[in-house]
Amino acid sequence: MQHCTLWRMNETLDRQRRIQERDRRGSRTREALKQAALTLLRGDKRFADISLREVTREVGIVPTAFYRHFVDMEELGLALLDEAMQTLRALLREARLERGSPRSVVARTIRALVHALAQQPLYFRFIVREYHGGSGRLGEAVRGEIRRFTTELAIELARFPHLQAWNAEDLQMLAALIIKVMASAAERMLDAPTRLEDGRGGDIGRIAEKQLRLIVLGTQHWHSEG
Amino acid sequence: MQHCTLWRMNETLDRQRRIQERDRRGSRTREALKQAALTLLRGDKRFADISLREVTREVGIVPTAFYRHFVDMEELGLALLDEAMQTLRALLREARLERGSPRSVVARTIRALVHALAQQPLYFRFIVREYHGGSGRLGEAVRGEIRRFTTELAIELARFPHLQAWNAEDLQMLAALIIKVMASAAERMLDAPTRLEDGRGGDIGRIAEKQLRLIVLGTQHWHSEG
DNA sequence: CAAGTGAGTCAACGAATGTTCACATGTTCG
DNA sequence: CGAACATGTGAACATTCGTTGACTCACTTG
Repeated sequence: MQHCTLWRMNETLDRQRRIQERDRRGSRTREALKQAALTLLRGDKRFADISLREVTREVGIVPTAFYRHFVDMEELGLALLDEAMQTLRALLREARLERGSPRSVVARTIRALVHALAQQPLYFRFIVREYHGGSGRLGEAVRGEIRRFTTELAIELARFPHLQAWNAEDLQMLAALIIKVMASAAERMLDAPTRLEDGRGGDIGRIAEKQLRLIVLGTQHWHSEG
Repeated sequence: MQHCTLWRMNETLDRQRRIQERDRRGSRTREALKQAALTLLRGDKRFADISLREVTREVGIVPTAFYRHFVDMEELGLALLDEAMQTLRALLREARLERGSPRSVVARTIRALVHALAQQPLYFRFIVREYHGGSGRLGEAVRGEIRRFTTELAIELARFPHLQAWNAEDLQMLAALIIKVMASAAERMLDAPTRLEDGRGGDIGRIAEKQLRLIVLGTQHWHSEG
């Protein structure tokens, strides 16, 4: 009870603070730090490979000033994860699975992926890199978010006619499989950004589309027990 | 012509040398260095995260002695990749796709994977970690090897009755999809080694098996053009 | 036996990193 | 106005790292 009230007080205080800080210098460099870290993920570096000093150098402040905004690089990473997940969920919303033949739904999904990758490549780079072998709390947080995301997709999938009789585990395994295909395609496209020019993702997009169609074909003949 | 003879001479010299060195101190510590590097991949480190000094410390020699055996850490990594790929190809041979119902072939494949992971976890860790976001020549080498490996699987798959009419691209995309499922299962099993105890890989193995069955189901209704 | 070589040691360097502490500057607000 | 606070600076620290060069020691081999 008391916990709850205190927590709410902190919550509202934080909000007021954020509103007040909106135009102040500090919040701007805080954003700049996040953006710089994101930018430094070009090349083949993971988040763990970029140093605190690199980030501050990119922003143009002295290393010690970093601590005015984040206690850790880890905290910066978690802040970045928040924003990245918003981008990812926006993709899920954009791909709206609702209507159309399976084939057209698949095609639309791939186009949505390519579009999202072209617009926000850095967030996706961040997630994909950190998902595989990301270390510490950040890595675990990313994998946890992806797990939640998979469950959300599974729930979304349950609305399809053929899939309404499926049990929970089978829906989960289907969602995981789909995400595997999408994530793998995203990973490869991000390493060869030429492929994002046409709307369909070039060879990589075409292969991923075929893989999804193959999977859809499988679902149409699958018997889910329970 | 002359190149060829010289090369052959070097080849045989190398062989004699290796035989001579087989019991000498140097070759033993060379092996020890590789083994140490492999061991240090426990935890969530990638190959790029372990330092030359760490490796030598693990072996019990002074850092400078490293250079007697490898010019670089990169060279050590490439040497490791060689051995790891042998292990991987052994897995493909062990899983012998030849006979049986699709369902039993899938089950056997998963069992082979679990078995291989239990016996050589470190090599698989090495490959999986380096495949995603491995940097420099080593990362590219790993991805190149996996690409070759995928093609080999595609050729193997072409021997199945249903798949003999498939064109090359479709076989390649199927092989890539299968490897994606296997690699993902391997990755997760390696992070939770409890799952290797029963022969089937626990939950992770069961999910992967379902995913493969779903894919096989798809192949049975797929129309490959050309 | 003497020369040569493979393997390892020791001391040292320059560079990069995370983190500390004390200090300067500007902004907010009672 | 003046105190409190937020933000940024500067110098300095202890680590860790890769790499160098000159050395010892043991062995093979002519």
